[in-house]
Amino acid sequence: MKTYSFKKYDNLIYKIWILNKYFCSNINSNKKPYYLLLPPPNITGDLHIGHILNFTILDIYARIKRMQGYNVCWIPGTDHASIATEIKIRQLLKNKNINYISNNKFKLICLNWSKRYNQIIKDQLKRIGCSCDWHRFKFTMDKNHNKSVKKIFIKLYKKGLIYKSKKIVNWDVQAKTTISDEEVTYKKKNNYLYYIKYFTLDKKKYLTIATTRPETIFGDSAICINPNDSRYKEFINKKVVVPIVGRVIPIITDKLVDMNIGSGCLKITPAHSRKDFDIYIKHKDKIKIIDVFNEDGTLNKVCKRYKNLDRFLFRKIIIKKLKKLGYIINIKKKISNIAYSERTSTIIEKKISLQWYLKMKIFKLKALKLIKKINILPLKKYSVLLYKWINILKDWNISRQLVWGHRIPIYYYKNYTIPAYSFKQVIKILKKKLKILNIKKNQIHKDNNVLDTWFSSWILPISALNGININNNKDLKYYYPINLLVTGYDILFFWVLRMIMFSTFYIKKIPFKEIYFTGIIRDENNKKLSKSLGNYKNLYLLLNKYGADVLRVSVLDNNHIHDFVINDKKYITSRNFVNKVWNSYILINKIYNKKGINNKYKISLIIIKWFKNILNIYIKRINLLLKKKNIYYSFILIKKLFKKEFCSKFLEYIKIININILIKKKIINIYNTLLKLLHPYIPFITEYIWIKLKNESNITISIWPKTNIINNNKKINYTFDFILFIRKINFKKKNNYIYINNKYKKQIIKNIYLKLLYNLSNVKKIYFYSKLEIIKKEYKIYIYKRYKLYILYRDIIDSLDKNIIKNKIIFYSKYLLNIKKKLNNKNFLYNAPSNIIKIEKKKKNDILKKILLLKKKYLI
RNA sequence: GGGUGGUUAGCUCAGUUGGUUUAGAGCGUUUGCCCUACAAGCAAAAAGUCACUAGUUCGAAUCUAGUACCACCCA
Repeated sequence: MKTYSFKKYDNLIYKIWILNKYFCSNINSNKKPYYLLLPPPNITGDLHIGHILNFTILDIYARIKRMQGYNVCWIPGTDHASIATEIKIRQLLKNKNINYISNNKFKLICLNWSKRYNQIIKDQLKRIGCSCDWHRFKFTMDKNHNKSVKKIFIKLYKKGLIYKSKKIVNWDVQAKTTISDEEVTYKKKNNYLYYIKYFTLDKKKYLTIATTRPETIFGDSAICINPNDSRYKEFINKKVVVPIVGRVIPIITDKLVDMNIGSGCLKITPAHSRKDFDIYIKHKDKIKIIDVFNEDGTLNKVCKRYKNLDRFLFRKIIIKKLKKLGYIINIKKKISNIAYSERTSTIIEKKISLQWYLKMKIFKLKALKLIKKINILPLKKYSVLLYKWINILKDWNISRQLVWGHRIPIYYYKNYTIPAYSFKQVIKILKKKLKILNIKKNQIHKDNNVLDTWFSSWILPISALNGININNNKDLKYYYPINLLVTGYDILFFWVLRMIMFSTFYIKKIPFKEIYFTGIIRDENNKKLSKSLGNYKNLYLLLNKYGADVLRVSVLDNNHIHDFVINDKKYITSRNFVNKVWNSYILINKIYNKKGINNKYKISLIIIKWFKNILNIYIKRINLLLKKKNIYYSFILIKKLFKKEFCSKFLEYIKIININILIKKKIINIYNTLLKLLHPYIPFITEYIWIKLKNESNITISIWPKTNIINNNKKINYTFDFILFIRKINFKKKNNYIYINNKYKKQIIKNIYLKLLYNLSNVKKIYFYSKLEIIKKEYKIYIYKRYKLYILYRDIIDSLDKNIIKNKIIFYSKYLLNIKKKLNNKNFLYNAPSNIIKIEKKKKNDILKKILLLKKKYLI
């Protein structure tokens, strides 16, 4: 068969691994632990190619470390993704015309959804070959995890670190919940700045207010000017009337107002702007807070006859009306940044709202103390970013007005606020601690909010080992912390930073020793692959078309330090590579089944020695790169080793030689070493070949190759050099002759394996001549070392165009000029190291020769 | 508005403390090969003022500054 049929075998191979429990990890004090955590994908949908990158890198390390004898424990899991999932499911219901649904029913739908997608994601992870310990699978809405979340909340609440407060929040009018600052994206849009007159009580004078948000006019509760603004001094402490609304509001002063923006007069709507709210805090006695919007972004009853109108529709109406009544002085175009919800893509409303907050100060301090211990890779900028983020952290709004998620474990009874795990516990607390006896059950209310998703995922490194429910348990002691975390930089703030804060706060340990940030895979329009955009191909489709190994190669074959684009071309070249691996097996198999011959195996031994030497050099370099977490280059190197060295040279050489059983074994050994090197990157095909070759057990638990230095054979190198030289001669046909002076015969026979030369180049035979007269005009001369090779003109293609030659001459002449400049510079000769000067001199000579040759050619 | 990264062959990108790289790879193009592992292959060729300008240096694709364009992140 010409291709590896992944459809047939991938599944089977994974089953073998699972049946043998290779990926299961238990405490074993004889082995060093290697703890990995799969960044839990959201259950909002299938995985896509963007996930594959991180998971493949993790899998590579899991497999290598396993092969190096570590006790690898890779815990997989999924995230319930509170808001993302809720929005997704509500949208689906809406599409089915279901507009109202009870919370309990909705929860049930989410639960079923999560079951379904947990299954799909698990299956997909297995299909791409992730060597996770499936017994330890964690879903962030599992009972155990929920218990851990509650425990942490209650603990922090009792410590006084969690509080409830009214602040300005980002309000998503579609999802009807707050969202964090990090879930807000800004887009530059054309906008208008409206200049509106606000008259004084006597209607004689007016102030001009510039605003981009006239629809909040019902919420106006003051006008604010900068105290240093001389234009409006006479207005200070006076009052104006809000047009149309008719409300009388004070004019106040505050330095927060920028004199250069608009007219310098700011209308204050403290319920709908963070800046206005900050001003309100300072002038509480003079200003009221007036909220004008409903939860869905329509106007509320404050706006009287306009209530339930959409906010942007009302903007049009109010502008029309203000124009009609002559209140509008000017309308200017302005490009402004509009805040959008990353989740629903609707325009964010700033809104005052009562929410739960977590005090971050202590977390910051603890994190900053220990963060230095974490090795942050591969770019320096990420550690700079981490520090920066930590420092600007504000108190964390942890409550969300959603149904799907971890409910806040707070209960209310009359004036009491009670943190508790359950209803039963509340009653217990009321009875025992507070001595309240006649409790009516319907008087106890549970807090309506759920927790921000990240409040559940920031404890994951510890709770995945069940280290929160059981304090300081054995697993935690043995495995913790995570050895290597691999994740995209896009969740640096959301997840990575918070895990560090939690772990350093809770158990005074860093959560991971090393973190490796990858770039993000983008589509051809430079957009991040995301479930909401739907700009990616279905993973099952790709898996069925190409197989797991090919997909893994496709994502690995990019410098993933930065963002990169993946397209169909990549899949095809990757497929070609995997196919090459497969075909190497077929050839090896053929060689193995060939009848062995006893004589003449000296040359094969030399080739094997030569290749082993190359192999060792590569292994050394690969191991170094892997240690440095330089995954991309390690893969490039392995690819090069396999394709250029092993297939193009070693196999080409070995297949034309007669070999005996001893050599066969050596070849298989070499091949096995190569398979081992390839295995972490392309696990399925290598395992299949390993089994096919009747190796013991499985490659997954074989031992990672070690290096040992072998002395090289000079003759073989000489031969290969010579072959490479010959190959560069552009012969017309296959069988050609080369003529060399007889006086070099002995040397050539001594230094070069002619049989190899004949087989690997287009040369059929070298003739040694003794008389010079056979050399005439019809021969072209090539010079290799000190030998002159004569080849008949009629046998070669001299394709060089005169123009090309001319260009080359120009190019090299320029180059020569530069070198001459250098060599004529006394300072250079004085300062530069002697070896550099030697090289420059050699360069000069080489280029001179080249130019001469080219000039000769040009004249012909 | 602030920050970060990028600009190298037709395309996608490497280029690791400035000189051992006479600027590389893959894809594409052109040429020659179906020699039974692989045409999803093999061998070779052509193709680049390293965005621009100045500076540092004996020496710059590499370091510094500025400019232009592109991208991303943040307010």
